[in-house]
Amino acid sequence: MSNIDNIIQHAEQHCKEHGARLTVKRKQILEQLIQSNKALSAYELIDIYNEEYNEKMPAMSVYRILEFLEGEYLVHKLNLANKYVACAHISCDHSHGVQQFLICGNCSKVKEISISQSTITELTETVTNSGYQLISPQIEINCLCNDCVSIAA
Amino acid sequence: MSNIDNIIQHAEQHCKEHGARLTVKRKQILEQLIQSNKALSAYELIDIYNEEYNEKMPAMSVYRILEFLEGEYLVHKLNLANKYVACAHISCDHSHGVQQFLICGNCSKVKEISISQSTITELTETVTNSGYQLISPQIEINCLCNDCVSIAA
DNA sequence: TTTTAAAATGATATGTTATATCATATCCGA
DNA sequence: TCGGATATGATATAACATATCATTTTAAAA
Repeated sequence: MSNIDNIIQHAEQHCKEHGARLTVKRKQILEQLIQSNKALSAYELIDIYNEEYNEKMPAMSVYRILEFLEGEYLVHKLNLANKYVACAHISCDHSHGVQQFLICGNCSKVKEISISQSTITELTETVTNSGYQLISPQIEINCLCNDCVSIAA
Repeated sequence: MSNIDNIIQHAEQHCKEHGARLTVKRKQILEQLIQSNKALSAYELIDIYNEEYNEKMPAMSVYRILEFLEGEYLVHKLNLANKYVACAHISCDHSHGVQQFLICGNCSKVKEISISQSTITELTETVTNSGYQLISPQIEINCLCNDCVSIAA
């Protein structure tokens, strides 16, 4: 079984466990995101989907499907880039505490990283001391991946 | 002299020093941003401007003006919110090393904070070890300000 | 198995953010 | 005051996103 099939199977299992429906379209969109291996805008996703399945997916549908997938923690929205990326931890025990994303500003490759607990704690304290409350501690950082740095150099 | 006038004077001085032109429109837009005391979208800024000066500022002009002000470090673009905020340090010695912003998701109030050098260093190392390069270490965090938390509660 | 209500998707319109491009106006040094 | 550089205006359109109502599909009750 391919790695992608394996991930999809985990996603199906994950949804089944609490009665969420991973419908055909939702699965197809998730597959496209996993296969692309980078962050895609909703409209890029539509183009890829339409090309692959020779259809005309309405923008509204993709946004709804992305919203569903986000709710299931299978996809993350990257607000910095206005793009969407498959969760890197669908197949493993994913606890989804604090997420940090490095986004390549050139090729949209995304890495989901972990920042040490001490850093998170310090950040949270700084925020609290500044009179704010963290809502979602999702941190997104605009970077260049090493590949794109090499090409630019 | 009002505090705003004082800030504007610093901005003029700052531009003068390296031959940048803080024209009337640019100054007016900067003033509006400072007065509002929060992050505004380009179109919100246009509405406020048009109301104040009874004009019809084209969107294109505002975007160009914002681009100029960003280049002068007088305004920051908050990519998470697609909004623009006046730099909090126009009047002081502002070195503009690393910037961190807390953005209230409800009222758009923004606080420019400082994270300790050790945290920044650790973050930079984590990024480098992950195969990415930090471009601009501007960090933006979606929060709620305490005022909005109180109201919601 | 048929009915029915909920959930998902489609279709259409429109709102919001941003940029491309060419024309016109303003500024400032030669 | 001429002429090029800089700034702004006007118009069109791209890119991202949501509101709303219609239709289809699903799954469970009757």
